[in-house]
Amino acid sequence: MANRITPQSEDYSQWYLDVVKEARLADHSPVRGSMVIRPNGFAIWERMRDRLDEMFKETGHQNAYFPLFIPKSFLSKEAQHVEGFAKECAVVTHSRLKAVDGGVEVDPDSRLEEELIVRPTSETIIWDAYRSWIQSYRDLPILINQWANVVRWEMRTRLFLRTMEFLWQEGHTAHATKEEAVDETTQMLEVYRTFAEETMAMPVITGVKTASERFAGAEDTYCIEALMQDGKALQAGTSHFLGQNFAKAFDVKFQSQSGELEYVWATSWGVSTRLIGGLIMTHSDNQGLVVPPKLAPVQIAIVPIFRGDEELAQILTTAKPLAEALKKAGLRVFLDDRDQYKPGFKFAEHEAQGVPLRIAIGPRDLANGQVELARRDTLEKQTIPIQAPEDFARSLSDLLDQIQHDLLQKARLRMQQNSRIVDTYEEFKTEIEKGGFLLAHWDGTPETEARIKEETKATIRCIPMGGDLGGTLNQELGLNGGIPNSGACILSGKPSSQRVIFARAY
RNA sequence: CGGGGAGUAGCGCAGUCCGGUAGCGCAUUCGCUUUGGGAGCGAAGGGUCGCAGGUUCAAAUCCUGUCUCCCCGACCA
Repeated sequence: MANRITPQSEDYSQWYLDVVKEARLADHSPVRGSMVIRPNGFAIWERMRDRLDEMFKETGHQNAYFPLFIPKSFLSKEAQHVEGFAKECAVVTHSRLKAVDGGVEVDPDSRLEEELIVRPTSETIIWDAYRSWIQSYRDLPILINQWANVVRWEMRTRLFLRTMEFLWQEGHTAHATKEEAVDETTQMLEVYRTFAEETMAMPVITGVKTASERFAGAEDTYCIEALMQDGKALQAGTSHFLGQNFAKAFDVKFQSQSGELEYVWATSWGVSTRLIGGLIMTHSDNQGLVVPPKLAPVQIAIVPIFRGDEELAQILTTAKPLAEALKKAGLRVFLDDRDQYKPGFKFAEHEAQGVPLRIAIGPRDLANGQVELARRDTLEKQTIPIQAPEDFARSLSDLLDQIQHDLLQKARLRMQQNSRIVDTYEEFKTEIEKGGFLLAHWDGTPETEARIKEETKATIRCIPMGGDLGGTLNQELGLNGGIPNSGACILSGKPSSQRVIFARAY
């Protein structure tokens, strides 16, 4: 039995690519750095999208859609913003091609008067629209989200983790007061944390980015940071407090209750298809993808084992009512009666694709009044007696909940075991090689941060605010309502009010 | 942009040094046998060898140019 997936221990990067390929999540496309998201991958994204969309609506947001193209001049209106994105923009310069002996070339006569930028993010085009939407405090807040694709001309790419074009959502809100905008920023951060943990079973640390890691144009960038199996950190979502920067750049003012003209306060927040990369590197193993039940396109695969049509028909008399009852109970089921593949092939395929539960039913089982039940996350198999389909549905539904819960616990434990306190720079340099989150004191200066990055490739992932790293660490960081301990910077020895989280990151 | 690797059947590759009928494995199609962990045998289909020039009786192979992808760094969700 040839395993087509490179073991994690041999080459984690290759393992990742193999899982993406074997689970048929995505392919490389002919264009460098962009990918084809295949039905298996897109089905996971759809489930993520649906749940997030629900959460956005629950918090009062509406969806809208803004254009793909942004006039070049818009990008330059916010100084920090243009500086951050200028180097990675796709630019549309011409509007047509013309045929030349057997091929086509860009028609030089079609040059655009003002070049168009393919959106790397939509703050500018949206704030241009908001100017005409907002006159009075009564027009606020504006709470809008859009589902879109964006393009960032990246140097190096990896499927899902960094592609030149990616799918995401971007929320853009406008508020009358600073306080309200800050509340919105942290509220959406909390939405992301909840989604990551409850739906993806991916534990995260919430926190604030340092100035050098901040979104271009933001006053503060909040983030959720996850820890992957190989010890590298992944920024999984960001929520920005934009202050009045974009309102000033696009001249968006409103008349307050007292009649004054004031600039509007803004936030933006987003998560992308990168989350799928995070999902893979949180749960999966050498057999392939592991998907938490809430996101699994197929939650239960039923594999009949049979010789010939007659035996298949006999097994289907048990398998079909079971599949129907499971579907009726709201579970996503695939009755895999394909006859061109042997059971072993199907087992391997469902495992590679991360189907959480598998039920195998053969003549031997029917004779004994049982079925074989296999859990994808633990790879455990057990035989269980055949029950009434409705009872089956109930117990399998419970088991799926259990798996969802166990995956989060397992991932949280891993994050906790790979998070540790370091107090000296020597120790830091040794420990960073082992991966994980390092909790260290920092003097708050960009110079120290830059030097540590240069010497160790570690960045400050965030100044932590929330999350669960376990008793001692929680206490040290003041997570969950406590007060963080102060100390001295590992590099400069200067005073530090609290530890920050360092890691090497994707 | 610097360093490395690679473009030959849907996928993975050999052949290139030393020019001479375009091959192998997997996949696909058909038939028979199979079916409790990636089935076996037999047959069949599928290629302008990344592209453009050049040398030659003859180019996947030699020469020149060019494009693209992947991996490692600098940049980043």
